[in-house]
Amino acid sequence: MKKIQIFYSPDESLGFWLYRCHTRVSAALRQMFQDAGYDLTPEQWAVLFRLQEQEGINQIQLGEKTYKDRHNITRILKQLDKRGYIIKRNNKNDKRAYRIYLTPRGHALCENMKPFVLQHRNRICKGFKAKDLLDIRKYLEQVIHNLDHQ
Amino acid sequence: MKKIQIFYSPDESLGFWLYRCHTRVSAALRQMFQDAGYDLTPEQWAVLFRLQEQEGINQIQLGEKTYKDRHNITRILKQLDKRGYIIKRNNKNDKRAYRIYLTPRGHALCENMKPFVLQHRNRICKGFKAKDLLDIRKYLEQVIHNLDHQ
DNA sequence: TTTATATTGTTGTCAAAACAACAATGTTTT
DNA sequence: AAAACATTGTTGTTTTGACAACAATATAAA
Repeated sequence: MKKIQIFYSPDESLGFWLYRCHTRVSAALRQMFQDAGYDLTPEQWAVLFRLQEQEGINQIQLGEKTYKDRHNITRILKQLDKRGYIIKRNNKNDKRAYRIYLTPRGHALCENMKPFVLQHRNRICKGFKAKDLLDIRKYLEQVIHNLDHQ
Repeated sequence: MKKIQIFYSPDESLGFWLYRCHTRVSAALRQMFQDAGYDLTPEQWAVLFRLQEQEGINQIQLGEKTYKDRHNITRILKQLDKRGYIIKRNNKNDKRAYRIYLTPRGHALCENMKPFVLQHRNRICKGFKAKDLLDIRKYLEQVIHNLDHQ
C-alpha cells in the first residue's frame, strides 16, 4: 500500500509565516530609521544596543547576545566603526580578542534611536494584550527549543 | 516634568524573537537540504513549489505568491534556471513578461523535497496542538495587518 | 617544553533582501 | 497619432547570513 502524504501549502506553514513576519517587521524598522534620516540597519542597531548594555565585551560575546555569528559581527562592527560609533580596544589579558566600546557618538545615536524603536514595537504589537505577547513568546521559544533538541 | 520611557531589552521584544526564530528555522531547512545532498536554498524551494502549484505565471505573480520583490525573483529564477529546474517562455500576449515553467527535472526535485519539508515542519511544530498553530498564525497575521494599516 | 587542540577574529565566496536606475513593452491621456 | 504614464523585467550596489579557509594567540596534553 502506498503511503499517502498530504502536502499542505506553505501558506499554512509556520516557517513561511515566520519568514513573512520577520522580513516585514525588519523592513519596517529599516524604513523608520531611514525616514528619520539615520543611516543605520536593524542589525547594526541590535549590536549598538548590546554594546550600550554591556561595554567592553568581545565579538564572540556580542554574537551570543545578538544571535549572530562572528563573521557577521566582524562586518557589522566594521560598518559601525566606519561611521565612528564604536572603538575596538586591545585586550591585554587575551591578545586574540578586542574589547568593543561605544564612542560618545555611538552612545548618542543609541539614545536617539530608542524612541523610534519603541514606536516600532508599539506599532507591530498593536491590538495585543500582555497575555498575547507572553503566549507568542512562549510559542516562539518552543520553536527554538525544538530546533535545539534534535 | 521629564517624560520617562522604559526601554526594555530586545530580549523582550517581538521583533527580536521573530528574527531569532526565522533565522533558525530557515537555517535548519537549508541544512536539511544540504544533508540530503540537494543544492537548494529555502528561498529557491519556495519559488519552485509555487511554480509546481501554478505553472506559466509571470515573475510578478511569483513574487506575490512568495512575498519577494521582482529583483529577488529575477535572481532566484536565474539560479533555478542555471540548475535546469525551470524554463522561461515568452508570453505572446505581453512581450514584457515571461511565462515560467518547471522542467521535468524541476518537477522531480519538487517532489523529492516534499518529504524533507514535511519532516522540517513536523520538527519545528513539535509539541504544538492544532489550536496552538492556529493561534500563532492568528498572531502573526495580526502583526502583518498592523504593518499594512499605517 | 613541545605538540596538539581550541578560541578569537579576518577575509573570501555565494545567495538573498532592499533599493535605485534602466530598457522595453503596454496602457491611458491628450 | 503623440505624449505621458504604468508594468515587467534586468542589472548594479550595499548589507547581511551561511559557510570555508586562514592567521594569531591561548590552553591542554604529551
